[in-house]
Amino acid sequence: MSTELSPTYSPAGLEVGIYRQWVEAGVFGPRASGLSPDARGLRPEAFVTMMPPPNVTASLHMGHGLNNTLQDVLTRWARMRGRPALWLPGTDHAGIATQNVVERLVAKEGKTRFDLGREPFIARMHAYVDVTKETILGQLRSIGSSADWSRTYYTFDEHYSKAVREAFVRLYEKGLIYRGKRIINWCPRCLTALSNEEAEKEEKDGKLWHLRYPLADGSGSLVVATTRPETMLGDSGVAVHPEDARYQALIGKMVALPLTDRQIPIVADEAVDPKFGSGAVKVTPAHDATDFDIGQRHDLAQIDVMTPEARMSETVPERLQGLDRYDARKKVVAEFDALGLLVKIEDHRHAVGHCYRCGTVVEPRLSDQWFVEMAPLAQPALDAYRAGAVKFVPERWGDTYTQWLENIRDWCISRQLWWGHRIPVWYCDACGTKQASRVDLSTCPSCRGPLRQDEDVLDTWFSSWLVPMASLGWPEETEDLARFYPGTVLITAPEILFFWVARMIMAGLEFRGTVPFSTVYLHGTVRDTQHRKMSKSLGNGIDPLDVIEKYGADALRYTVVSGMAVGTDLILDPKDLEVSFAAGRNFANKLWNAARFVLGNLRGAPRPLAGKYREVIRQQELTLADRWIIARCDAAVRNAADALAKFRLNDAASAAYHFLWSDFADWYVEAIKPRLYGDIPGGDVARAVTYRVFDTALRLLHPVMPFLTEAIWQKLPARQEGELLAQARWPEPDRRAVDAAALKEFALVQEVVTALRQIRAENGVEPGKQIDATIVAATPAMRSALSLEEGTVRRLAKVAKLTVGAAPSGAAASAVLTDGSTLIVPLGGMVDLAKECAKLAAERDRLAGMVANQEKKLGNEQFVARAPAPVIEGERKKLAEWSEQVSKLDERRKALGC
RNA sequence: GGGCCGUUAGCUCAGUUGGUUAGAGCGCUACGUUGACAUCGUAGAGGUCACAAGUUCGAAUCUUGUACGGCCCACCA
Repeated sequence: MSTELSPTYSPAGLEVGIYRQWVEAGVFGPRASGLSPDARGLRPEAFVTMMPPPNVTASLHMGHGLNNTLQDVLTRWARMRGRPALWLPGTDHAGIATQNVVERLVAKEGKTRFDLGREPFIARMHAYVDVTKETILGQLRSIGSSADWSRTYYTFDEHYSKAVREAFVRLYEKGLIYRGKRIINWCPRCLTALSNEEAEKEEKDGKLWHLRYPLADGSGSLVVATTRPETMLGDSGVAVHPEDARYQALIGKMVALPLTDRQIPIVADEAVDPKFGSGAVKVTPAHDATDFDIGQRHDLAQIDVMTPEARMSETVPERLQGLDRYDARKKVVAEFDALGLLVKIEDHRHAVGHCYRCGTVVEPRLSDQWFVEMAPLAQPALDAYRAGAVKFVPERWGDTYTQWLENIRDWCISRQLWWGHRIPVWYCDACGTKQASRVDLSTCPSCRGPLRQDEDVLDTWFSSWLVPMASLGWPEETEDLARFYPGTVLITAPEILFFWVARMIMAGLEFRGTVPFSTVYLHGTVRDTQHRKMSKSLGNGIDPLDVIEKYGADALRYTVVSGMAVGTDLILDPKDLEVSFAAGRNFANKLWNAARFVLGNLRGAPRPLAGKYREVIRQQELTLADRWIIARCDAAVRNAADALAKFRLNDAASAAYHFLWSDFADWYVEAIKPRLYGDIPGGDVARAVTYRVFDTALRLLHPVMPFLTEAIWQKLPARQEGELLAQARWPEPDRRAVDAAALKEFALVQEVVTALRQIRAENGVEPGKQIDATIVAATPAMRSALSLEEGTVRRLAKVAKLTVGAAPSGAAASAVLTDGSTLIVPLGGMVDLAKECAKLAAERDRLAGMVANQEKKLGNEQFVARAPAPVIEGERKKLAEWSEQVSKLDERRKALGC
């Protein structure tokens, strides 16, 4: 390993090498970190988080990038604090999504899955997935994910399948899984049933067709309204509200259903809203959930008018058979029109369900499916939340969670797919028994006849809801399960709150008797500048791999973390990666260069330095700048830890950023250069302090920018062979580092330097020109600051002679400082007296305004009587400070003859 | 239809229990090749905190309403 950093920061090669080091050193497993028990003999509690498993065929997108970065930051933080940290990665076999992918491949060969047959098709899927699975996992590594890959789970591997069967059989035996004929959401493209959650409701502009249905006895007609006219072919009744005066006489009469030769009854049902449309509803029990219920109550026929592909079936008149549902819609409407039965067409906005995998409009359809009865599972999940066993960050998601659980409906878990866990139920055609089983069955236990397994597979989410348990070995009582269940925090996107999070909580409570994690951190969504979700179809995505290649994973991570405040979305511009990721890249580059400087100056430092650096607090030889940077560093440590504990990762990143860039690089490094160069004494102390705070800052920043900090940290002097930052300790706050006086005095140094620079800029002083400066009426703090850091002030502001004392006469530029002292820079003819006077006057007026405001505030009896004492005290101080400045400005103006 | 969230500088956003002159990054302007860094440095411009009313000694912050944007849920066909 070379001892130097390359002159330019190039993340590409560096990151790969660093990642290899971590893997080889086994950093990612849940080590006890060698941390000794605390005073009470307790070992640190394990930190466990489960990765939301990406789909096996997924390729990395910004959503993964965001989600995994956040998980990695928290995992690395926990690890560095000495907690056994386990981040459990995995992949999801993703039923419909994956089957769709492979079906498309097969389609390119001009075939369908049915041409191949079930077994060969599944074999082909396995082969395909074996390859893609590694792709996504490898991509997750490239962003630096420190997950424990040795424990990677796959929701379709052998062990996991056992867990799925166990869960199914247990619920089945408990009577919570049943098979029934219900209206479900059917995707005519994927040819499967979907759960309610998988049918995404989307508001769309549609039409409302008003159709006239003649009475069978010819005594009149009534009008019904529908958004799906083609379903009228399956109507088996018309419903009106029982109290609707308009229809009292019609209840019980028959309607001659147009386009068919059927007669259907008019029934009275409470479900009808008399205020909507005509108040009469066509009832299609096989194609609408409400109609299904009405049909049940009135014993109406269930006529499914469509094929699985949503074409009109043989149940409809021959001329319409085989038509696609939308063609049939047009035709039906046309026929009604031709018959004079089309009353009107209205614009109508309503929600339509779409398949969440292919976007096809789902068809509500009567179908025989498997369901989980959810109410008994939902109640404990509600109770646990209300008892505080699980909390959400941000909290408001708790309401959403509650609302969903309170209105939960049974979960349709069977899918008419081939890719998935086959439903572990066997039927005996001979004796008619059916049985759920944990192991495959071949002969009927009662009649010894041959058995037939259910053809359907389970909803993918029926396997993913077991992640927190199954990934640790459940249903076996493994060591991992005992040690790491329940987990600590789940970090995911709110989109899958119902699909996954709520169901995991239910499963945890049902199968293990406890919630699977105590905190759920729901982060925002990655969107483009128009606030649209990034997606492949919109083409507004950002490829994280592209960003990593251009700017490095650290830059990506920094941008993502610093842009992700709790409860907000992350907006990035896909059209301008430069704008989106510049901050991260610039910071990485800045840190790299600061490190080159630091390392260059620490190199060859005496050995004892490394030991000494820990103790360089409150030593006689410390300069004001030293004390200041130590105190600032300590403050950054406190801020970052506070922020991380509250999931405010952006604040933690910003604490490290500002410390490193503003405090350390801009001020401290500049302040100590003469000492480092040997121009003045104190070099060793400066090096020791630099070592201390730089080391600390690298630790602070490591969870956010792990590669870069690791690479730099390893080059610090006196590092042991094989020592890794990823395993180093997170910095602890140090009471000895707190130094209010140093903070105050160095701030004065900064103020003087800034004021001098400002005067130079305003008066057009050439950059290289040395000037003189005097501070008049310096406060004790100012005197102290100047005497301690005179050299710093002079060097940073290019001041030849810096004096404290009486005002020099003659034309000069000046500034009144916050402590009430006046900075005077004699510039002779360079000063435009009129301009200077105007500047001082403007400044005076501004301050005088503030003073007046302050006097008014303090003169207000109500304020003095009601505001808390510290606030009043603070306001008095401000008043005094500003008044002082005003009078100093007046003096100055008088002196200049303004 | 119900619920939730947002509206702060040209852009993307912080601003945690109401209490300095409302901050950051990017962008912009001027100047600058000072022995880590031009992916940089220095200085600067830029905001009636969406609007209205209210509570309060005091409101970006709390309340109500309005407008606009977004999200989630929903069996008015």
